[in-house]
Amino acid sequence: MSFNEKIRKYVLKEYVAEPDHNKEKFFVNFPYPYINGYLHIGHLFTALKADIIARFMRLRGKNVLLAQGFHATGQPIAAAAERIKEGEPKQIEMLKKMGVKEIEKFKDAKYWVEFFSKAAKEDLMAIGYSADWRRSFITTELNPPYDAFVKWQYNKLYERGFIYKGKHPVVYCPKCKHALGDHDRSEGEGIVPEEVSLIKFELEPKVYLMAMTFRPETTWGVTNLWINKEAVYKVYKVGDEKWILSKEGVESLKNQGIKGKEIAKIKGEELLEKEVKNLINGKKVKIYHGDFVDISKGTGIVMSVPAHAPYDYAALLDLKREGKGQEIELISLISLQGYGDFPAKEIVEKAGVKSSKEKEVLDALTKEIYKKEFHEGRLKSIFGKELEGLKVSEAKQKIIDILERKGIRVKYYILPEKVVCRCLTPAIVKVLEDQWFIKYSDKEWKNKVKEHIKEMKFYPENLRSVFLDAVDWLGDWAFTRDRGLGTRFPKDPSKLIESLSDSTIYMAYYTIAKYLENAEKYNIDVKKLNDKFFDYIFLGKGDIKNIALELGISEELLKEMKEEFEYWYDKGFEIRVSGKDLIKNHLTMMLFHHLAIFGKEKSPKGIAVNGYVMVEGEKMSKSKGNFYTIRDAIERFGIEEIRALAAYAGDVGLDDANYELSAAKSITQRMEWFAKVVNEYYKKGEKIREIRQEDAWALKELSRIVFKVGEYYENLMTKSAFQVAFFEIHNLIKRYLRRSVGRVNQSVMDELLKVATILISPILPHFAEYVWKEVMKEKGCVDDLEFPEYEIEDKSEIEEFEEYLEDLLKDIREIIKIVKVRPKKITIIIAEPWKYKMYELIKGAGTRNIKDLISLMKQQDFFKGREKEVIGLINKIIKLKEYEYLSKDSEILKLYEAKKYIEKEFNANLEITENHEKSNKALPFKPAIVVE
RNA sequence: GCAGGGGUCGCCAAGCCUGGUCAACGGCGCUGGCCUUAGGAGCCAGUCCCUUAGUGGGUUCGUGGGUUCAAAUCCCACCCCCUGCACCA
Repeated sequence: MSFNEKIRKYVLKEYVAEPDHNKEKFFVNFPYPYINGYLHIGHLFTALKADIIARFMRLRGKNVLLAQGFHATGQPIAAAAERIKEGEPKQIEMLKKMGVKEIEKFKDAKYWVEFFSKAAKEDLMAIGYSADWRRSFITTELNPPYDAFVKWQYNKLYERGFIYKGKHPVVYCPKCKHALGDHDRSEGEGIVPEEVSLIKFELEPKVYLMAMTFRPETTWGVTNLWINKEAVYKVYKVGDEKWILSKEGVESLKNQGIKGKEIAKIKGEELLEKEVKNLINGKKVKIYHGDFVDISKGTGIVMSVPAHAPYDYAALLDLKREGKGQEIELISLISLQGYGDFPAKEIVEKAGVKSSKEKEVLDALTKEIYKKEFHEGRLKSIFGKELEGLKVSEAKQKIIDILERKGIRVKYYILPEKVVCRCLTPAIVKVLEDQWFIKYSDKEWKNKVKEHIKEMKFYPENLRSVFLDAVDWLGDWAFTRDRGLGTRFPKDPSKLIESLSDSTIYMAYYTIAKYLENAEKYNIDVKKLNDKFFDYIFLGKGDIKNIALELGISEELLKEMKEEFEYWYDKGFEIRVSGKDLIKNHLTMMLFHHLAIFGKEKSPKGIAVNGYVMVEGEKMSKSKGNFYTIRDAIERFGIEEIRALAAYAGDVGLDDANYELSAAKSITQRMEWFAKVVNEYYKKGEKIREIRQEDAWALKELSRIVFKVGEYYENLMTKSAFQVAFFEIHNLIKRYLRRSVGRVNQSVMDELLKVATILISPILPHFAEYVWKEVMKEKGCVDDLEFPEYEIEDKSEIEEFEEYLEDLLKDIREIIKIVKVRPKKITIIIAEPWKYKMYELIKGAGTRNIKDLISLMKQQDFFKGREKEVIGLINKIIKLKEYEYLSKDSEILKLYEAKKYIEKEFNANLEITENHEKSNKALPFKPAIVVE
């Protein structure tokens, strides 16, 4: 049986969490993973942060609640099931690769959820995730009590005025008739609708040409309009106004919810050289043809601002060449350092562009000028006092407001790049009319969240400011969807609550999931669960008698549930551990919702965040071959190895973590080594009464390690904890073994081994359990022990001497290297007393100034007769290590005690002397060394 | 573009907040020695450059400046990389 199989047998106990008022509670959780496949080692990395602190806190005597649900809300599972139904080969292949049989069953989304939630639970159990599994659950309508819980939450938010209905632009497939997420697209990933402006130019009263622009500020500098004379324009009647724009433009307006009627067509030609009025300043400008006007984009009507737009200036050159547009004069709007009044003119001339047909150059110039003017340009006086001097970037919103107030501007969305649906239909922008929002923009709400953040604990601390930023940044959230799995929004049951929005306060659900997820056992009819129930449990509202009667749940049970919630959720949960990708959405939303529903008293106490997970320095991906599910990883590396690698992959924090799979082997070897040492030495050392230098030192080192490891665990710094609780402590044990030269002090060694076992148990619980029971033959579980506590003593002679000894050994090795012989005899020559006197004097002198030190030495008895030597030594002694407690006497005494050790290290005889021909080389606490 | 994070001795990676004890923890890899029939494992030592019967010197922590007696660590500028930007869980 391999070592791994041996320790794997040590199945750990079941971790049930029950309220216990004699113990302090500790509630830690990890976001429920989305279960459209097996969990992978990225999930594991974060999950183990939770498991490790849970285990640590148990050792610290806390009553720990760790529970785990699974997430099925949203589209991926529903869409995947749909694709299986359609027989899509890719999707079927994916399932096959996962080793799944009975593909047929996966036509049903429900089966996906059942199958993978079960698998996820198995995997977490296998890896030793110490959750109370009675509290596990899945989301969506598939789980009625959870469904009722989410509905309750949204009713509360609605009642409290945090929900409203509004419009929302989305990328949309006109054929499939739904919004396109990234996964629904065959082209144009990451593209979102961009808001631009349509500016009205008056042809006749109530008849307008609708020019599209990215730069509304240039409205002030329009010299003419460009249209395409070949194109056919439409007249779209909106209210009592008639808007002239391209056919495509009209289509877009319809999709964007601007209702009207197409009443006529106009050929581009017919508009040529007509005059329109610029409504911002009353100026009349003419309409001209521009070759570059692309009818398929925008409205087919473009404002001409030749002073600031390279295209417009180039087109103006074309126009003038034809003898037209002589009346046009450039209007300067923006001052830009390094340019004159007309940046576009300058840059076009400099580039040698002669015509608007030179598309590529003009595109580049446009981009350049736009960028510069937007960020550095300042508005000139033409904009009036209110705006003058502002940067364009600062003024943009104000300008939009002014234009809207005057009724000149219409909000319009475009796609900055082409987006194509999976069905190969080009996407459009659609403004959804009946979209529900959560009002995260609410100032008062934001402030409450920010106040709370100031009092929370963050792991690591620098997250606090990140969260404060996130709260400021978060805007209103469209939380309803038409497709997928989830809970229906009670106020509009045709809509589903999307996945981030149904995950905000479910940690509270864990506290009573024990009952609701085992309803038969408690005789609860989950279909009857309603808002009154949750109001009572979570908010203490309502009349318990009536509720008991209505739901058919006994008053006692209701009280018990409520108490359980109150116990675990007292002052909120202690820690939620998550990946950093959830900071700006899920975690921040979680805080908002807690403050809104439960209030400050029951809002989260702590948040821990970790970075992205890499494997062997690369992003984990199936195509790179470094993708491991938890079950693969267990098979391949072993349970404890993969736990160790996960813990060692990184500390909590924003830095990315990295699995170093190549280290797995050495972890196995270390575990085997440790088991071997325990077997050899545990309770088998020599019973030595006195505490020798090496014993005292080892114990001091041990207490230092215990302290550090405790700190690390407490702060979820699993990497650092593992390094110390595994590698460092092993090195200590190794050194102690050598240092004590065959005379191991049993009480010391037993302590070292026992503590090492306990310290590593949160990370390697199976291994610790194996060592404890099987190798040490101890009773009980490691879990039930206490995390050791030591008094931290100040530094003393003990450590100083060990440092000294290590330096000495290093120096001896150095000499041996130089001499290139195998030494038979090593002589250590201690410096003469007067040198020690010098050392003490210099140490206490409070100065390092050579002149001062020389005059100090001149006053000493020993100075006479060795003047040169003393002065020469000052420089050397200054550079020596400063020992605070070590004295010459104890140096010699302890050296004699360590004689055997040194002799063994070098396999040579050792002599310690104060009289030797080479004693001139000896320095205080840095003896001369002679090897022969 | 905006926001956040980061660039450390072959690789991974500590340290930077709270300047000195930092040539810079630790792991991996590599080299040599011990052990072993051999390999593996284990153990020990080494792993920026130079020098040495002596325990020393030099040059390093993206680049360039600055502050300081003293900087990987503080300040400024620049270069490069990664991530998020909302309907995606």
